[in-house]
Amino acid sequence: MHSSEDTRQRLIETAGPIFAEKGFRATTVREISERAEVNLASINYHFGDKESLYLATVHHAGLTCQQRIPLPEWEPGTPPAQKLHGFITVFLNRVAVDHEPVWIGQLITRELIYPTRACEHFVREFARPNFEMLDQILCELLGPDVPPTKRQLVIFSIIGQCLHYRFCRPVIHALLGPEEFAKYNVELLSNHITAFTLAALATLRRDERTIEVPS
Amino acid sequence: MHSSEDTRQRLIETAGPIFAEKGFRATTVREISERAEVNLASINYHFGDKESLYLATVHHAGLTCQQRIPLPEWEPGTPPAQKLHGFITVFLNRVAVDHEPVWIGQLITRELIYPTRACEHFVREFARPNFEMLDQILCELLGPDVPPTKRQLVIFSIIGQCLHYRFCRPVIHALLGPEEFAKYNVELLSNHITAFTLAALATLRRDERTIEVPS
DNA sequence: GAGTGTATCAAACACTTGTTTGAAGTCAAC
DNA sequence: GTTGACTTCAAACAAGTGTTTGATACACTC
Repeated sequence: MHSSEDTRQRLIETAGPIFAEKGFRATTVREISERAEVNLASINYHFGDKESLYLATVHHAGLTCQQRIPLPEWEPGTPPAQKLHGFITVFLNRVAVDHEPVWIGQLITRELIYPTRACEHFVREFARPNFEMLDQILCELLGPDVPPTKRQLVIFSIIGQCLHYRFCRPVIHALLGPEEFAKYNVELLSNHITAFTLAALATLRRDERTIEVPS
Repeated sequence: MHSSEDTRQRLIETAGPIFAEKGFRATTVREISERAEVNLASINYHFGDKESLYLATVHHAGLTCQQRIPLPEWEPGTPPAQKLHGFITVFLNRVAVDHEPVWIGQLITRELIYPTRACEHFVREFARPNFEMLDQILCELLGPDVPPTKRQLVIFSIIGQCLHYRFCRPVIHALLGPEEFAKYNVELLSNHITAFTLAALATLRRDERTIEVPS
């Protein structure tokens, strides 16, 4: 007889990759219990039902993600451009590229696109902190005069660029071919997205000023 | 007795929204046949099996999308910045926002993220033409000296910004609240993404030149 | 060592799934 | 009117689904 916690943990870590690959619906409790080498009834015994196991798995994914790749903390006085680069690198590592364990990023993005009942918890614990950290960085970059609506659009432009390499990974692979695709590591993408964004902000900030203080 | 083509068409148009909302696996042939008001066996009779109906639905979605919102054609001499704005507007209308009929964009993006056997056809007929049109516009915008790898990254930055409003729609809604979210129409998004991209390209082009022709 | 709470196990259960079947209906051609 | 090809229909089928059950095995307490 094993401890209850052992079996729970083994079920979660076995179910994670399967849920991430196939989604909740297409995953069967039989496959999970066989791969975890536990009895079929264990899932219901320890979690109640399949959905509760799924929610526990998503929760575990979020926690593990934040532990393994924490949001950076900066010394006071760190230039905001450097902060932006740090944030984008962390974000790409977290969800956009295949960081070990692979399934965590996959499961999180699955929840992003087709939210289940885990959604509220997810926005609160995951999306919102990222959103606000980016907003803070943009405040420093753009100054206080830029309206919040504009900052929001810029935030989504940044996140959108990062997530694209997760969502459309199969299509990108098909478009570029395997050898070109292999070059796309975190560093390359992070440098590009940071440079692209900073370049855009530089021009936007200049335009913003010319609008506010016309010639 | 109805004509064979009538029933086929009705099945496709009924199945489309359901597949788009729930995905292939979670959609049942019983729901489709009931909503289409045809007999349960009709799906197998007319399409062979459920998967063939799905493939036909995806195919129909792609065709409808290209017919209703065709890629723009421009007079010779049209400034590339204007082309870029036109392209982004079309792309947002096609997949990113809820253009009627809603399910077409949803189904297409579903296929983008979790490609099924319809994927190859999809890249060839849909993704590749968009990719090459954007590449052409960027050639005009950036000049011939910018390496293809750089153009690819810019393309993905543009597409990523657009698709984000489709993929992360629920999260964006949760982050902003309904009243702020309601402001996000195609025009606003298209203007922002175009301005953001052109601003970035302006700076990148300048840097590219300074690197190539140092002081 | 009997008793107790807990975890595991094989088997069965109730239900849903996609698919098949054979009869019945429908329309056009002859 | 009969034939024949095509379509629809209700019913059944076989396989797979999540869940429940009652028995069994284990570790610990008294």
